[in-house]
Amino acid sequence: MNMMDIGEVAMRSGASPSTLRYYEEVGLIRSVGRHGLRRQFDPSVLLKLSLIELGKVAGFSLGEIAGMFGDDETLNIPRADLHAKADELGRQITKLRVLRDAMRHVADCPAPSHLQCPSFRKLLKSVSSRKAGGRAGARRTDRPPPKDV
Amino acid sequence: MNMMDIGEVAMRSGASPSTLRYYEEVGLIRSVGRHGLRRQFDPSVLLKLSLIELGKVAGFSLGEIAGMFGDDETLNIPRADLHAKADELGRQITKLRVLRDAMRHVADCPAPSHLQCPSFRKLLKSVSSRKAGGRAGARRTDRPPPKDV
DNA sequence: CTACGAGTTGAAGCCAACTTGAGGTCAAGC
DNA sequence: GCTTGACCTCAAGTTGGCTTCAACTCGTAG
Repeated sequence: MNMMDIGEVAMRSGASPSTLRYYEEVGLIRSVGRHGLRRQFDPSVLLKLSLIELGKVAGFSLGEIAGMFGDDETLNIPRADLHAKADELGRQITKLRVLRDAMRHVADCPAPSHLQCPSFRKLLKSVSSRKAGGRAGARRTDRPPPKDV
Repeated sequence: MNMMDIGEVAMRSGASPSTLRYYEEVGLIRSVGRHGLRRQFDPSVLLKLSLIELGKVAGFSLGEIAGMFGDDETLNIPRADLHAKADELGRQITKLRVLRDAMRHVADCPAPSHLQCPSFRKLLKSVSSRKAGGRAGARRTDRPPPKDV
């Protein structure tokens, strides 16, 4: 009694049926048969979907996530990649913290206009110098956002 | 001697001419005339572009940023909105920190497969429960990423 | 005067990750 | 046997923030 049809998988995983079909189309998951037309899934797909969701949250693209599942069914994330991602995340976190603190400061700053606030001006300058300067560190990934978790 | 043509604005701001045209099209910036066909900009546009960049980095959409410039030319970010954004940023930061730490733990975890790592399983569970549970806090914004700064 | 190059326009394309829509199919319940 | 409703397929649409394209127009240097 183990096959689940797509509706049940959708309900239990929180992903919509269209998403599940999409994931199958791009090779992220596999259905193991049909009941009439309906895709049937092995319950293990739920774990896989959790892993996928986790990967998305961590900022991996679906393509990258797909690469983490080996040819066999087992999970296979190179530890070095994990560390790299964690480091990247750490850098991102630092930047966001700076930004957050600056925003708070500006919000509380008594200067009549934000433009008069020294902190705000400093922030502005740092932003524009990063762009105009075109330093080596300026990545251009435009990867989708770490979703709200 | 103050009008700058689009090429100069592009160079000084780091935004491409097409971006500048796009920004004008959507009403974010204004050109103040033409020299032949070429748009001419007031130098104040450079400050405005810095502000726009800052807004993007902070995670505001172009539409939201547009709303921050009053009918006059002055900047006008409600302090409450700033606080709200800062808070949101703070929550995001917290989540990312949890994620980062978990990733690091997993990367260093001696369990033969990640799936055996208790920390990993916990992380998985937290992700999937957030989805299936459909709590009130679960936003669905899919806003573009806070860019790399 | 003529070539050049930096601009112009409007429309179309791009990216990821899905969602939507039209028209069709099937198993189960009455 | 017939309805129902959940599924199917395939193609196209959505979102945001641009970029690219083709065909064109100017001001300026030579």
